[in-house]
Amino acid sequence: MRLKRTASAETPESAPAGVRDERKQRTRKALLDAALILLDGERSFSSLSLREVAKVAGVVPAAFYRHFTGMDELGMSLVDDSFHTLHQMMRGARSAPLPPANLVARSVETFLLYAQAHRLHFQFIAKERVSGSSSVRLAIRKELRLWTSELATDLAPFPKLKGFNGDDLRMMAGLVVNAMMGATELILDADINDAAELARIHQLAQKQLMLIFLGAAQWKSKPAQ
Amino acid sequence: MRLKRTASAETPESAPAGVRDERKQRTRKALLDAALILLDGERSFSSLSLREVAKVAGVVPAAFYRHFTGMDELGMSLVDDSFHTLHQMMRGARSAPLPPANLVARSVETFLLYAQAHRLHFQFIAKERVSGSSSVRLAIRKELRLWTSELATDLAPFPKLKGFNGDDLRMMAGLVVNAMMGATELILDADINDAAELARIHQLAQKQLMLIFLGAAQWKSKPAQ
DNA sequence: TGTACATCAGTGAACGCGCGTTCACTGATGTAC
DNA sequence: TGTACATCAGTGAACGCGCGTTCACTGATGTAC
Repeated sequence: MRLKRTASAETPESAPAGVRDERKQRTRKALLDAALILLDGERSFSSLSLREVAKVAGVVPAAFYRHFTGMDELGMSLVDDSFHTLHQMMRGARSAPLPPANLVARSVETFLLYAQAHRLHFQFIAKERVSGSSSVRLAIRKELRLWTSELATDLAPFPKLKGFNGDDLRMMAGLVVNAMMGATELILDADINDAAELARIHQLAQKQLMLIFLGAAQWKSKPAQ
Repeated sequence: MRLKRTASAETPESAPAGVRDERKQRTRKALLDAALILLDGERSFSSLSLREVAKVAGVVPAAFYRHFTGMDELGMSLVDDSFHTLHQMMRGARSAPLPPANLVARSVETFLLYAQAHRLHFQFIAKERVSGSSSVRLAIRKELRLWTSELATDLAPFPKLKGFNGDDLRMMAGLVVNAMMGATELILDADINDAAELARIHQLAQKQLMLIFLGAAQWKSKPAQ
């Protein structure tokens, strides 16, 4: 048996990749995008059919199997892509930290604008977090826990949060994540052109986070743990 | 045309209702219960088929139409039933108020135990809140807004919350509702027999609410509004 | 470079299946008198 | 109370349809020499 391709062609970032591979990746992306587009509006992922997705991607149903074993595997890929997007944002925020003035309000603003810009991915996360198939749902929960932990780590150095032990920091981070996901759901449901409504939601989320941080400044973790 | 029945037979609480009506109500309930049972686990409402529901209810598919015009109408009925359950609890809590000591912690406990006891209804709300059909989703959002407003009204008299105007009280109530829904989702996903895990979630939710109330005691609404 | 062969993404037809909905029906229950 | 008729919840068969999956295939791209 001969080698399919040179070793380096396997890893796209290090080789010309070839016409065939490039086309294959394009079709794969068309399938993922098709699913996200069908999810926009009131559909849920579990109600999408493989044939629908293939049709919107402009490909025959059987071609789907060249890329995924079934809809569930496609769903897992969407989870990866969606959280890749989220982690990118977190990394960006960490490498170019905001000035401390209005830090909370500006962080909320940054996050919600990002959610609006990546509407389809965030919509997918919000929906499938609670109603997806077991594997997709568990993958999303795992990522959200990871995100909560990262947030807790980022919060730890703040002088006003000296009163927290590790467990309680994660408790607080969970509250923040819940509040942000809640605001994200409102944003995703709002009319995209209703600037006043969007501003109202941003303000609501900012106040909720400020309320949390106001409480946090008073918090004293039990010294025992 | 003759009258179908005596006038009083229309309203079940005031009349013997008749054998036929009673059986019809029993079948209707069997259909609603069948949907809730099928939803337990990883199914989502929009992935249920009318035939499946009819089968679990022990009835032929065509009989479904004697009770609902389609799955969406059945979904709306589930929304009504689920929130009826929730409002009952709120009314109970209001008529037999807890003593002020550990008020927050005890309220969380009461709520989460209620959610565990009405597992299927709360699961339905949690799932369809984000991923249901348009009408079901909007009905759930409306009920959650109503619940938030009621909670804001209940919170208003507390001396420590003097610093709040009406808008900010709803903002805080929204944060509380978000946190409770988050904890409910964890509870619904947890193994029902894992007492330690359930206790851990209860404790987490209690701390989150105490953090919110700690912040609330410091809050000053802008006097302008 | 040119040639002969291998690979494989995408095609198009076919399959059996469960779906929502319709229909004429049955027979127990309800009502008028 | 008894009878004759009306109502209507539930039945069972039928329909056309989109579903997931399989299969042998095609033809452009890739590889060996």
